Amino acid sequence: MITCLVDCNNFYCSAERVFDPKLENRVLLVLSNNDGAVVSRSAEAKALGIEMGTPWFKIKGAAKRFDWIAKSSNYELYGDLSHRMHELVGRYAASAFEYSIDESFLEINEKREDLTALGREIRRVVRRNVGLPVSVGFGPTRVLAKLANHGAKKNARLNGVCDWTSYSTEQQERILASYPTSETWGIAGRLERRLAERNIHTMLDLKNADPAVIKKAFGVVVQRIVYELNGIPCIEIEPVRATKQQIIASRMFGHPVTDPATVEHVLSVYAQRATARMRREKSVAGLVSAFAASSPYGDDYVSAWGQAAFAMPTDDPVAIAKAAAESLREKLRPGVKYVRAGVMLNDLSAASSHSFLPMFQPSYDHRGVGELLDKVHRRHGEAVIGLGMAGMRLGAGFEMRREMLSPRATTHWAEMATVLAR
DNA sequence: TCTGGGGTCCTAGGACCC
DNA sequence: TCTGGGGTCCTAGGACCC
Repeated sequence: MITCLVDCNNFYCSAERVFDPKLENRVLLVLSNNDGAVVSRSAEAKALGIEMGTPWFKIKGAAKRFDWIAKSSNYELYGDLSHRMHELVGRYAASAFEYSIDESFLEINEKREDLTALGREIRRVVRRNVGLPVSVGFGPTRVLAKLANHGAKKNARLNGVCDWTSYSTEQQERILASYPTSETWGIAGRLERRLAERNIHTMLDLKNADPAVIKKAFGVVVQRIVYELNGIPCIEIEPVRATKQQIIASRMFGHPVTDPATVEHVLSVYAQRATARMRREKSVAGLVSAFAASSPYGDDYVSAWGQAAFAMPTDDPVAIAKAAAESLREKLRPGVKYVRAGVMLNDLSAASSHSFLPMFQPSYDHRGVGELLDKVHRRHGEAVIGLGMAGMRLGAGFEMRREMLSPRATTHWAEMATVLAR
């Protein structure tokens, strides 16, 4: 089998352009929640050297001066376009694996003659039907397909498609020797530094390293990467997991919070959000954890962490919200400037796998509260009802700042794109 | 004033069992 | 002198990905 990686170029930026052609050929940035930092850059923005993760406040002035365009992240739009893209490319393979919001791994039959032609076809079809530009890489393993995809993006002559297997051994080695280890999928800064101590600097060095020595020094994860670089597949294509193993709801606040009661209220809201997501997956949690922390950029970094286990796994928002808030109650210190908090649901399992004897069923009188909340939220939105005095609403300073939000053109009738004929 | 959020997998070490 | 050994489960922390 040959592995094929289809990856959308600058996904969030490209998604913004689908319904707004004015954004073509412009320096375009998409910002994280609260318009905090840059999370996607158009090719024009990359060419200017604007880095991923740059805080928006640092470049806001320049953006205005030079007429760059920034957009708040519109996850509803991205999610819907992503779904369409995955569905479409999945038709080209016997098995497809959605690796992330903008990447699909496809397993292609080796006998297929012209992989490059297939890649071009996928590109053309996604562009025409969904409006997104994708790059396509083919290789005998996932790591090499990833590298081929990278090449397809960087090298304009390839027209967005690169087939690793079409190169001679000499060509392959020359390419591998030109990349640092950190360009390898699965190797980042820390491992790069540790590899360098052993005189392993390029992807070719890594390919030629002794797998047994690598396993001893870096563990099985890096050993697998060595094998993959040598064309031996050992990172499995897993079936899409039906349900998540962990659900996290967490946010930076717009401004520091020094009052523990406010942090507790925020935790209650995050717990309700996490629970709602878990209920959609029909899972139950055995463990809830909560954390709150001050800014990691300040000198006096403080964090608090607590958790609570349930006697029986639950999806009851009342029990979960209560447990999340209580697990931190003693640990929050007045006066600390908290800028971030979160709730994690762990130890998840399918709700249907637990059938409780009546005596073990929750005895509280809020059985059915979860269903009721789900129903109301579906019909009238999240903000209208929730637990506790302020329900699901957070105070003015907590509402997400999204000042440059585009329309949700594919999921809301009222925000559909309009075309004017002249 | 302002710096993302949501995930996965692996490993080491301790507790415990027989 | 010499003091079992192998297995499982759990958890915290590390590293990485997009």
